[in-house]
Amino acid sequence: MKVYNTLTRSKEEFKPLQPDNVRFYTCGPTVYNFAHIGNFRAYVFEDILRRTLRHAGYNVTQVMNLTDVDDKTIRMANEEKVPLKTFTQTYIDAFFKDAAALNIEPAEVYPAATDHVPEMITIIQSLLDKGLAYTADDGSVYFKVAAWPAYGRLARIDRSELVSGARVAQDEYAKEHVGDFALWKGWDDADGDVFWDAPWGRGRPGWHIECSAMSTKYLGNTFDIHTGGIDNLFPHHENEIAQTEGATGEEFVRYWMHCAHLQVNGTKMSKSLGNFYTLRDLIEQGWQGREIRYVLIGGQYRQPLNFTFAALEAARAALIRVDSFVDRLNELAANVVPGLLPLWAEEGSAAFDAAIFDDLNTPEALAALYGIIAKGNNAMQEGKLAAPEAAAVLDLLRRLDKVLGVIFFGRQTGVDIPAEVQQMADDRALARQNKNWGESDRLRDAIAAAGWEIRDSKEGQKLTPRS
RNA sequence: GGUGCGAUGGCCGAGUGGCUAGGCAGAGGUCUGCAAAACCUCGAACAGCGGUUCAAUUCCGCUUCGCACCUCCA
Repeated sequence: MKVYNTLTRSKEEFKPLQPDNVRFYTCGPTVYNFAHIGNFRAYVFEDILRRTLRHAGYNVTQVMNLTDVDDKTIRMANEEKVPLKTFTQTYIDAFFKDAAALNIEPAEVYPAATDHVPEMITIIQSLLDKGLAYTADDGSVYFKVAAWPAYGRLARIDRSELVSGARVAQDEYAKEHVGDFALWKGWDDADGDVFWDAPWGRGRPGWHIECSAMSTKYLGNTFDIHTGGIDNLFPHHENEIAQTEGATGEEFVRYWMHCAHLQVNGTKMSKSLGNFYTLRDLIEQGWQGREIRYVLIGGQYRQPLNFTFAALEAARAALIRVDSFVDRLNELAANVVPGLLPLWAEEGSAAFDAAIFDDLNTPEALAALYGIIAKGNNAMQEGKLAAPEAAAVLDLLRRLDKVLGVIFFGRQTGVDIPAEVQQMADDRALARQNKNWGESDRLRDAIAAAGWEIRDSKEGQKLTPRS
């Protein structure tokens, strides 16, 4: 398996530190709002990574943090006059619901920042002890970038150029250098009752420190992979490395992986442009989670992805075709014991693995899936697919979908058809026997109105729910 | 201003120094009472301008456009 490592800016063979268990940390949501589809691109990418590692035979230990204390959460909780925990819980719940809708597998641990302040204090104290951090007049603690020569290695940023950073508010901070960043923020009035007591004073953690504390706590001082959106590359991940390696004296992360941003109609998603979508917006519009997931995996994770409604339509049509193939296989395979895979399916499986193990090339992997579908349909058309082979292909699809997570397998004919729909279908069969085509077409429309699709085939009528 | 990424057929999106994915949409055909599905066939692209090369969509340079980061946005 190869992955692109931001640290080296190249694709590398992936080798975990422990041969049978991959430990990785994925930057999770800041819970001050409903996550939008751009956020979910990152989480779906991380899910594909997780599933691919398992596909490769590894056990995984994934940690995803929940950032439940920061400037925004505090400000908005205060505005709504509710305790911080109450405020963030709404969005934590929403996040898990949305993630489930996208068929994102749960991580092993979801640590919340507010539950790990003592661990953060330990790291900060260690940095203070080593002279890598200092306290400021306002009670804040800053990391001293000048004392850490390796700073900038990940983002390839020259410290000396930070001075001219566009967004630096020169006099806003009580720090020695603009490049220095907050490990701890001294308490002020706006924080209200959100504070913790540390040896150097009352306050709250800086943004980056939580990831250092929680990743090392659950994964060890050195672990395999750390992921996030490309925007986290700097300063977040750069700072994480500095403060973590500064405190532990050990290598922090071996592979850094970053996913590119999602665009909407070719431009940045923003509320003012009216192209800002949360997952629930799309679901309310009638789109399925898996259709959205399909669009998100339709591009390689390191490339910018253009999200459009035309792409959602295409996803829907494509998935219906995949489902139809599964239905056909199900009918043919019935309850037969799986036999050997046909050669074309073996080849498709190999092509799939080659693609997904090449830095998670999901578009190529999907192409391999469509290769299998085309060949399989062709074989069935020709009557050349035996039942045990069909069952074997079905098993293969299940394996591939363990990675992709977009195929419906449960949609079999004859399952859970409402009585009135079945009645209409029976009436239609009768009408067809009598060649009463007008009645037949009328009933087909009525069945469609009830949410089902009826198709005529050699074996008779087939009912499928309209997805 | 600095740094980095990108521009592929109607749309979405892989990939490659010569053989050049895939999906959706479209066209024709088979099947069907009609339809749907499926199958067969088809057309269509590598932003622009230079350069390197026997050969460039692929490598290099420039231009244009888009995106990202440059202290808290995945």
